[in-house]
Amino acid sequence: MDYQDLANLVFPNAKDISFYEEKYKPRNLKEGAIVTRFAPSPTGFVHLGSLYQVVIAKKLAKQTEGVMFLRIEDTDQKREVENGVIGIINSLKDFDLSADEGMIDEENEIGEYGPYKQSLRKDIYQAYAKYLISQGKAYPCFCKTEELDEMRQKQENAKIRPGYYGVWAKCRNLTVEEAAEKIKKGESYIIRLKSPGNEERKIKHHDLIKGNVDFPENDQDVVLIKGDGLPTYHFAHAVDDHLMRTTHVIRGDEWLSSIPLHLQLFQVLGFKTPKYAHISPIMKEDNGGKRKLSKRKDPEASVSFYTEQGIPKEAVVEYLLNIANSNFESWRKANPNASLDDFELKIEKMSVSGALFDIVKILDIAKTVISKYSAEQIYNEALEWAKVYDKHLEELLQNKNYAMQVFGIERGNAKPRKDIAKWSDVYQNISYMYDSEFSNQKVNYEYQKITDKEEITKIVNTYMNEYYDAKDDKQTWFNKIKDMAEKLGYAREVKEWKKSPETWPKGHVGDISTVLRVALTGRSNTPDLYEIMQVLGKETMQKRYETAIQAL
RNA sequence: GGCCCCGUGGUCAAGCGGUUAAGACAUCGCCCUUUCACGGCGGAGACAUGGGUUCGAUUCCCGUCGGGGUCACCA
Repeated sequence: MDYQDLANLVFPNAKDISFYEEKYKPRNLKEGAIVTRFAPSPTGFVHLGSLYQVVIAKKLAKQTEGVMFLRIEDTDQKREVENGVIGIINSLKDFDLSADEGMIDEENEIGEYGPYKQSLRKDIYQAYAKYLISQGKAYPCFCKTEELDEMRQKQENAKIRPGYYGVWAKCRNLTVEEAAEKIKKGESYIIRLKSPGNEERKIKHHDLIKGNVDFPENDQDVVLIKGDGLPTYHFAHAVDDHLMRTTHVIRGDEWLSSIPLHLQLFQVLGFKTPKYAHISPIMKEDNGGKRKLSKRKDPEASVSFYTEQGIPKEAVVEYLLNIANSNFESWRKANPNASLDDFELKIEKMSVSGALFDIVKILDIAKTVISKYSAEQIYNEALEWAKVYDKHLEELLQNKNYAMQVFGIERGNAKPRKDIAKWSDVYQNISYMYDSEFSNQKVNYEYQKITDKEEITKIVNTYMNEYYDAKDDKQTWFNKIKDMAEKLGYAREVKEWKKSPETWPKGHVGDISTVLRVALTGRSNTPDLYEIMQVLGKETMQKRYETAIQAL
């Protein structure tokens, strides 16, 4: 009996690997095209760090005319979550980062290199495992979990390196006959790699991000196929990324330390190794220290946070690009309106250390992004957001014409406002422009410098009766306010007043404007008063001024 | 604990043996301005630490300290 017999005994039905090598031909892409992937477990949850990887992966693929595919790594049934795949797909879609091939919903997929769901690739992994057994490079292991635990305990007590290797790898030295007999007896087993490595030797690895890194060789006889017949991550990675013709593996740097194993697996299987780029995680400040953004503790760790808050997807992507390549910012400054596709991402320029997540920065980017939107874009996006997260706002926005006027205030000019960072800010931002809201809000009129009730009444009435004219353009509108200021005994110009405040003890135009602004909107800080008056219209103005006076 | 990675202002970061050590966000002040926002100008603020190597180290080497990752039939 030889290795081949053993292999046949273990996987009697597995195909020869030549079948798969033939079936999944090298991709016909242009020279230098990058084939990469996003390979999450189907938990439905997409971490900001994963999105970061996707941004990089997708960008690299796109700019080299390559492919970015989505592979679902569901080899651990314990982690399975219902509708986990669709959750991931939708999250990618939310950020315009959908994969070029792979799963497109729970059941279906596109692309020639599938199945893209690992649980459906069982026979493929087994074929390669069988191949390794037949070569004497892998073997069945009959050790029980308890034995393994006991062994680890012993190793720990003796302060020696834990693991299944060297003399500790009991089943490694079983003869083919012994193994065959155990199998025939019905003993349960798993498949392990017969590692050719030696701890004393070093291997060199060049990582696209981390640079040159030396490791001791792997000498652990790691598990390839688990008791349930499914592969471990490591084995699946080697088989899948070979067969799917991945050129670049872009993943979190928690994988860096498995590089010796992965390289060994590729070597043992006779595969060409892909290039690796290990991305540093996005961290968070946690009393003085740094830690990875945590799914449990930090709401901002989940990408759904951004969609829920209504932070525009471009802002999130820009922020991520910003962390990835620091020259992004200067590129953006030079090309304020260019498409993100025009930015060339350089993987070598990525930072080796993990960045601390900065919500303030992302919000700043969001403000800038939104400030470039037209009123219509704002309307559309805010409405879309409101439809799912804020029914009340959705109702308010039903009158598109009016909403467009509101959003149009101080927009579209050279210095657009930057006061909306996320769609969840919108209500707060515009509610006073709606009578239905304004009349229900408890308004606290703060007139600032002018406090005398009669004076306030006088200013408001004089303005409405003698000066206001809806047909005025902005310049005449403001001139009239100045005229009125003068007539009422205030300084016409703030500058003049500043030069000699004693000449105008009552104050200046600004103080009058404040009265008109506060009485009208209930707020002391608003965008341009003229535009607000234009949008509100005379009738509403009259009504609001009356209530303001009554409230004195 | 073993192995591996990292360490420039509060944060993200340029820098590649000789620099007044960029820039962005945040912060402070001034200007612009009818308020706010925007914008403009300016300020404060950094090479973790100790040894080498060198004419010269933020930059190269070693140690220390600090942070992170990894050591599963999880990915």
